[in-house]
Amino acid sequence: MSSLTALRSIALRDPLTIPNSVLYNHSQTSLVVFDAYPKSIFHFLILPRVHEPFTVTDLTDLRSLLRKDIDLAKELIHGLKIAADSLKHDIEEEMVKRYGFKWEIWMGFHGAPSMAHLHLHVLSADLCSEKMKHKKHYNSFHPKHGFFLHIETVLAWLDATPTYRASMININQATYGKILKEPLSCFHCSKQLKDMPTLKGHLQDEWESVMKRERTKLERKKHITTKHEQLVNASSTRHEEEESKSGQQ
Amino acid sequence: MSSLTALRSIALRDPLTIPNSVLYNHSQTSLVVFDAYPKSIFHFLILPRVHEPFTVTDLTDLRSLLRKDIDLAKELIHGLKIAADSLKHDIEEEMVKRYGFKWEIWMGFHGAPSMAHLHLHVLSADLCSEKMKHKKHYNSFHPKHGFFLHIETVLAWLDATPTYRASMININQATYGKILKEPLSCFHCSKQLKDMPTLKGHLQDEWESVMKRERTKLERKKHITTKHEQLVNASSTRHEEEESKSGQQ
DNA sequence: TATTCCGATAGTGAC
DNA sequence: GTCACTATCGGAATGAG
Repeated sequence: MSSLTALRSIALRDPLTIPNSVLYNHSQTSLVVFDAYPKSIFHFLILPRVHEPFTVTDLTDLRSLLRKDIDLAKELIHGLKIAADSLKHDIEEEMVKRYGFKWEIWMGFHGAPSMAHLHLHVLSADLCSEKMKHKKHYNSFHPKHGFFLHIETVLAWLDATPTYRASMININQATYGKILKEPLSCFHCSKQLKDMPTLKGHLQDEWESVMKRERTKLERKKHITTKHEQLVNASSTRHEEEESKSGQQ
Repeated sequence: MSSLTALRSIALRDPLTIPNSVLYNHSQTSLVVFDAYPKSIFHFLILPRVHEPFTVTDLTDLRSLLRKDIDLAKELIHGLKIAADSLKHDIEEEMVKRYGFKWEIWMGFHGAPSMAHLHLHVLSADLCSEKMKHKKHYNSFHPKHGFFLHIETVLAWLDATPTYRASMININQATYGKILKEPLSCFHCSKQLKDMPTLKGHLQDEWESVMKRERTKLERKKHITTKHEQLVNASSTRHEEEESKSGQQ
């Protein structure tokens, strides 16, 4: 059972009393906080605020939420997704500011969270961070292992038949536990890595090659733009020449 | 298989070229060396020197020695025991010098040594040492677990029937491996200890209570001796008095 | 699957 | 079962009010 209460206590606080180092922004229905131990360059959590008809225990995790009422659950998760989409926009703006390009952003829940209070992870698809220390950290965010439940997947469950939904929501701890112990494989290229230091080195290499690729794209674009500008300029110069010629006529 | 060769190379060297920090003493047939990682206050190794009819590989371990010839093996091990008994005498002298009393000394072979070249461990029965770090270290010297083969036990095997001898000598690696993973239990009082730091603390306590007990014994002895001396003195004084009296007569 | 601390466990490499 | 180094694995405590 989830029992650690740091997120729950954040969710219960008056947002105005939460320091900016913790809270990114908030609405009537949700809080966006900086993950205290970011596992990617960008990593936030979106927490539902506690308000009727939900009690704080209804919001412990996906299972407790689904036990409440399916339609209310759908509405709440859709609300989180709206906040996440807005956050995604902000992150992309910051990506361009800092790096000159955007890259993928993942949104999802952990299949077996440790901390009480539903939290939607929103993080950039690089998994490059000092705080990424253990195999279980990495595997919990691997986009294809099944521990990280992409929000679209969860929304699909909510719209599926009750039987299918129940079977997916009730995947047990043991099943999730096994995923966390799977061998380390790169989420970019599926290469197997022998241990965390090796994996982290490899992820850094992959990330640097993404950057190089994007920078090359930018250069090409700039080059094309320049060519285009030259053409435009040349053409307008010709026009000017023609105009001046015609003016001389 | 034993394959590390530090001891083998020592056994093959001219003893006169081995530094005093390594070699304690030697004879025609054996070397006594300080264990480089002593697991007790006193800890030595006795190595057979390589001489006919043995080759260096005959002397790899008990099993290779026994494959050679049973009577030659007995002779060789008896030779090691003679060196060990002499060493024991030296250690006891040093115990008295340093601590004022003697305590038990163990002599034996490891059932599954890692290093090539037969080596008889001779060590004081305290197992108090900084170098005692791991469970396998401790269990390899526990006097009742069966990994530490007391020399008297081995000599008894040599005098037993060939079938019994073979069964004892051929106890396999897996069996010995299990012994090294047994729970930690104090060799003094059989108490189970949860981990190495706890065990080491307990062994230190046991060792300190041994010291206290022995010191108390010494005090009592000294006291008795003093009483005795007083009696002797008193008596001799009386004699002197009597003598002087008689002299005065 | 919150982190952190501690210790046990496992693999390697040494020459 | 040589050591030393690195990394993984495994349990326990943790905070807040």
